[in-house]
Amino acid sequence: MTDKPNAPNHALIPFGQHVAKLRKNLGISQEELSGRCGLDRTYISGIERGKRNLSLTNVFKLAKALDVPPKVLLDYPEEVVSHDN
Amino acid sequence: MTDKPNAPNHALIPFGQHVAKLRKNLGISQEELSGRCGLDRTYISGIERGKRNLSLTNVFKLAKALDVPPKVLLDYPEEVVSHDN
DNA sequence: TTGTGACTTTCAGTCCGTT
DNA sequence: TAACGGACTGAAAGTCACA
Repeated sequence: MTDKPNAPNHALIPFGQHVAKLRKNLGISQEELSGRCGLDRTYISGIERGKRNLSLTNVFKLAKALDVPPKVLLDYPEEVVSHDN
Repeated sequence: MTDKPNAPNHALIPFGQHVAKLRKNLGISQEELSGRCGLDRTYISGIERGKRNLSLTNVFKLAKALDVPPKVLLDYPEEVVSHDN
């Protein structure tokens, strides 16, 4: 980890946003997703906010729970989408 | 981690094989790849053999070093390719 | 329904080496 | 050139109480 120690890694934020989007597409809550992939609800929350640098196996679990192939989880524009403007 | 504790995660093996393939496509050694992404030589070796459960940020580093978008690193057939038959 | 800080345990990741 | 092992440090995993 050569990145800033205290800051959440910038690369994790768009990933988390993408996860949140896929989850909402399914119309399920973080808790429902949590149940589906066996990861803690608060852990899911951390992922969606880009606070967690999850490992590959958890990416796979998440992909399965979201019913998409793993590569779809990494298939999003590189830029961070702020709120609107 | 609900997986078997001692066994290397089966899902990591095809991933590692894919990494090795992409690396060889570039015609570079593990050590050269190591230098490009800043990860240890022995760690790269472990990844390619499916022994390592790397984190997302390292997936990104690897993708950059291999000069492919991150999603390509997860874009391979789900089945493990044994040797031939 | 989700965000958050704090916490302990487990393992990611590095560095030394040998085969 | 790569597989593999041991020992070590810091970060991810996983959970909790509470806002």
